[in-house]
Amino acid sequence: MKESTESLNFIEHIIEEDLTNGFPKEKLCFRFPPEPNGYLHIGHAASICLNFGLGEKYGAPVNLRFDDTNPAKEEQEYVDAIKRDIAWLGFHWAKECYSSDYFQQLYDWAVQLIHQGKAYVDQQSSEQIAEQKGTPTSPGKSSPFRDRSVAENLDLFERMKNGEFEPGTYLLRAKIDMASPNMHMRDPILYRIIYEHHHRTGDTWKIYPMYDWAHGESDYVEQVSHSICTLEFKAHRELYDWYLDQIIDPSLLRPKQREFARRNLSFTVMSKRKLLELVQKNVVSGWDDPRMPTISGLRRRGFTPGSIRKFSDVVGISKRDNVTDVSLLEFCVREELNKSATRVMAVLNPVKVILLNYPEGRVEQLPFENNPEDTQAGTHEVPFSRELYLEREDFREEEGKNFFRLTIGQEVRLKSAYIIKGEAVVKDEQENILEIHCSYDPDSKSGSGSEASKRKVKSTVHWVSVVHAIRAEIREYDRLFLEETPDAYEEKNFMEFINPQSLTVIQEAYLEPFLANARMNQSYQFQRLGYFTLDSDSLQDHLVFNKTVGLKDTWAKKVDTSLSQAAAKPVNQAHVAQAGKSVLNEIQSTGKKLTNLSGDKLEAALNAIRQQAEGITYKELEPLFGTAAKKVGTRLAVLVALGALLAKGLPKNSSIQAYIDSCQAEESALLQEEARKLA
RNA sequence: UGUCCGAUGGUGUAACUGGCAACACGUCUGAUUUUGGUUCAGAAGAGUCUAGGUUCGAGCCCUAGUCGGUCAACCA
Repeated sequence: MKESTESLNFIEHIIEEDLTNGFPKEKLCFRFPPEPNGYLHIGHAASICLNFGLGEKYGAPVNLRFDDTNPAKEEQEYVDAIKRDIAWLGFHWAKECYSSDYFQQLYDWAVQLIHQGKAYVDQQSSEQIAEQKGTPTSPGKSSPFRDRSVAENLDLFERMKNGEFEPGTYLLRAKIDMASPNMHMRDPILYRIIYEHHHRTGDTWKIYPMYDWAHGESDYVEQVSHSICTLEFKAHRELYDWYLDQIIDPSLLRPKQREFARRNLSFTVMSKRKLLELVQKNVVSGWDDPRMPTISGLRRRGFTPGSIRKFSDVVGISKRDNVTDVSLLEFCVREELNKSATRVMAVLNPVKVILLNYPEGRVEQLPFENNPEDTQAGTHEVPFSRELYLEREDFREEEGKNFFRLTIGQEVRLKSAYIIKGEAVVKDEQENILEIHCSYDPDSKSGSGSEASKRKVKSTVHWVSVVHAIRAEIREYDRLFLEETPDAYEEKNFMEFINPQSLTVIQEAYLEPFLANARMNQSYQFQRLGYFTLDSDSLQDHLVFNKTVGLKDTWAKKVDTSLSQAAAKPVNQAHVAQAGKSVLNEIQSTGKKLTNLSGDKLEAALNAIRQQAEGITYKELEPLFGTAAKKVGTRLAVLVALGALLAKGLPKNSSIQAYIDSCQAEESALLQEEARKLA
């Protein structure tokens, strides 16, 4: 009953409707049907979470079915990888099925189709067939072999099966409608001859069913109630239903195909073909490279099953094109790891600090909280001594207004240890800092309860004792592409957008000794840096850690924006790329966002509008003078465009003056200002 | 020129039979904090692609447009 108040996605609405129309709940059945020709990626995760999620919600079985109808592309290796990935995500399939399990049944049904005069053997070349097929706007023509006798078809088909013909010479086609507006209905191919070893059926078959013929019928054999696939199969639905009509027993369940939009992630690509290209051209080290959007890549990078499921959940599904921001995925993994990751200290970019007043040779074992989010997590010991490594960025010689960290004269707390103060810097001839000399306050020990220990300092930094530090290789990852949608450009190949700096390797980072016992598949929060996990490349004496994701870093953001103002990207770039959109629409849509911008981005947007105004006439612009007063952004855009036209010599008429006046009377300061310039 | 699908804050999704446009991320404040993390409190940001129509009332229904995507593999 609670369900009725939850918001449902459109697939759930369809199911609920079927249920209220009398479909028995116990007959609900779903399936996830990958082709074993590559590794699963985050896009597949959407489908997996959808189907298995539906199974969990309705208590219905979900089959894992390998769509293995093309032996030229499929391999056992992929079958194994797919099973491992789904299991890792935490889902359990009811039955493990293969389309190839139904090859005999499919063949028998095909023979039945021939008997009914609904299928025929064609023997033209693929070029001839393609030509006869017509185009979406013009009807196709019939094959000269379309009206063979049943007997002849039967004989030919049998001989195709027996391997009497070479690949490419004969085909079995369904006889439907060469003039159908739906290209898929123009006598689609049922069977082709392939001489390849199949990973399960070996060499027993010489003919293989096409996707459309195998898929719906497989759903039917398994009695799948709702066959959910991506939108590009929408046009196949008519054929899916036609094939079902030919063989269905009305006393059995009739599967129903429904489609949802494929998920895209920003700054990556999602097609198997493109991911394969990245692997083959050695842009990445393999399918499980931590930069890949594959499940295995994400796993190796340190993402958890829970974070991926949460992501799928929170993104949801619909039927419109989408590009989900990776920051949402990152949020999901941070949220989980914050609760579960053990806190440790590691210094990635070290600078040596010497505590002048700390006794030489002395070592203290200090307790370090494993996880402040979990009071049960306990502590582990961290060795402290006279010489320490600190992060180079945590020190500046001179104080800055917003720089809270160590400087000469400014105190910081060493996490779980003492408060120290910068005293002097030792440099080489090139002015490089070799070491920092500090003094420590012996009374300020963490947890000692002393007055000094309670003293407030601006910042707390992480550290590692030099003599106790263990060394490790650290791999940090950035987005694989520099462009949000690398494959959205017709005139450019996605490979052009590859980020040459997507991998940063730190050969020698310094870790607290506790990490010598780090375990695989365990996440650690390197204090103040981010979440890290052991990579499979690790050896006994050479640890390798992958950075899963950084901590949210408002400090870095501050530094970044003040530093790289000039790099501000024109905000409307994506829209400019949308060819065909009129310039006026362009200005309007840029304008819509204006009120949401500030600083450089606003300036960039305004400039973009001024530039776009070159492409319009006053006649086009004038109707927009009537824009509602509340649409501040649009009014501003119109005003700016108008300004550009006036600058070019457009004479001011009364309606222009009226518009400027009305803008000056607006509440928006920005609008007033622009209007004043033109008044 | 066809076909089918789609269009809701910057992003991704909600909004039941037509009834106050909601949630999450992101952004910005402030508080807390031995992580510039977390947590907490708050804010800004959307006339729901456009123009008409029906209606007491439209994101939702109707009409016409605009824009985006799908469809012409012996792939799936």
